[in-house]
Amino acid sequence: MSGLRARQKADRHRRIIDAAAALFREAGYEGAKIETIASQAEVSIGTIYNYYENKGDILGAIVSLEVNEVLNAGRGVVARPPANVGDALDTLIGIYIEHSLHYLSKEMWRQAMAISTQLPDSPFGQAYTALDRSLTEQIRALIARLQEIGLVRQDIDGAALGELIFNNMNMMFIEFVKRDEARIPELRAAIRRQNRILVAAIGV
Amino acid sequence: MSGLRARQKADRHRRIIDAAAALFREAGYEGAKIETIASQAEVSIGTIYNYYENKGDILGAIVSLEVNEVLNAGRGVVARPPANVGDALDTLIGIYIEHSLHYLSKEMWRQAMAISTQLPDSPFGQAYTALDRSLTEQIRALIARLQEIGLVRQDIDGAALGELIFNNMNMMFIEFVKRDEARIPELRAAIRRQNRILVAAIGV
DNA sequence: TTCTAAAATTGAGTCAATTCTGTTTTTGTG
DNA sequence: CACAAAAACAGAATTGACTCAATTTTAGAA
Repeated sequence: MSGLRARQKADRHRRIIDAAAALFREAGYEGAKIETIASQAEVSIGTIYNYYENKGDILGAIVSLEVNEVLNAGRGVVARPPANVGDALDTLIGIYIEHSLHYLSKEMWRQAMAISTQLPDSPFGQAYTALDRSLTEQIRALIARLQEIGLVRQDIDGAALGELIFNNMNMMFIEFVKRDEARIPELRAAIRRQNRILVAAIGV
Repeated sequence: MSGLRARQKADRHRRIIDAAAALFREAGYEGAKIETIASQAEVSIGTIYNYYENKGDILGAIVSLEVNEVLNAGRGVVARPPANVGDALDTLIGIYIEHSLHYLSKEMWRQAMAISTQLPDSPFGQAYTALDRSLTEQIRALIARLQEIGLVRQDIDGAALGELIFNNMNMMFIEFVKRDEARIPELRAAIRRQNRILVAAIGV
């Protein structure tokens, strides 16, 4: 159909997200009042709550956009990984990390992470968990690819290894967004150092 | 010294923590109103905010008690670890996990974790990060001990390895508290499976 | 075109954390 | 034993996320 109603709906969704994204960046998540988002988006407070269950869900929609972009960028690495286990991991993780602050500030990440553990059953909580799983899957896929190529031993438990690498990276990223003064190069170096132990263990 | 004022202060701290701990368990963190905590503790709302910066800090004080107990229990394992790398790690991690739900419900953990990423600079945020660091340190200490005994290769980067193991465990624990139906034995088994990769890599 | 049910919108009202401003209590000094 | 300054307390007022009952808009059948 794509009737008037559907078009208006899509349009309002976009207006709300645009207004919220701008405000979150400007004033921070806490600083952005729903009332202000509503007036910027030219809808009422009630309408916002008709579209999103709560303030966190609005942030969630923005986070999803970002992570999906990152997942997309990662596909290229999985398809054609560098011919060296350490570099392959570093390249994929590098893509995740370098993209991470493109649309989202550290404060927005902190809030998003907090909400996803606070309300794991809310729409956003579930979506966030699913995104984490997708990232884990992608790391697993990279390992499987490296096993195919013959760079990683066949007898390695790829599923467990993928989780281990993702979990470590994710935790490091959490600590990274918690400290405003933390810098990306140091984060990447620390993760490389940790992965070196694994790389030594799994290479042919 | 130890004047009236100091004694009253300590007493009020205790009353507030006791009241809050009981209420958090009973009604959940969200369900516990500051007003109720105040009346249970026989102080006013204002006094609570004189003692704690916000509701999260009250929970934080309770979490600290719990984690310090866990750290204490862990010391025994570090001092006399099982004579096998896999078992040693499993025993230490087992202590952490088995203790974890003693005083705190999953919901309380979720809130505590959320607050610590949301407000990393609040008193509790900093305390929580310090507790994580202490746990990481303890795992590192175990590894160092195993290196001494000769169960772990000397050329292993113990610092990086400790972080890797802690980060993975912590992330698994986060996912565990996010799902009410998740069970401790499965959690431990999953972590063992992940650590197996490492154990194979670092044993002599 | 008209009419009705369903869907969407609205914003004043509710609720609970946090703040703020006086008041009371404690301490130490003359 | 006063008394003044400092510390702690009290609870009313503020604030901002979220709810809900009333109103408006759309879809589509007659």
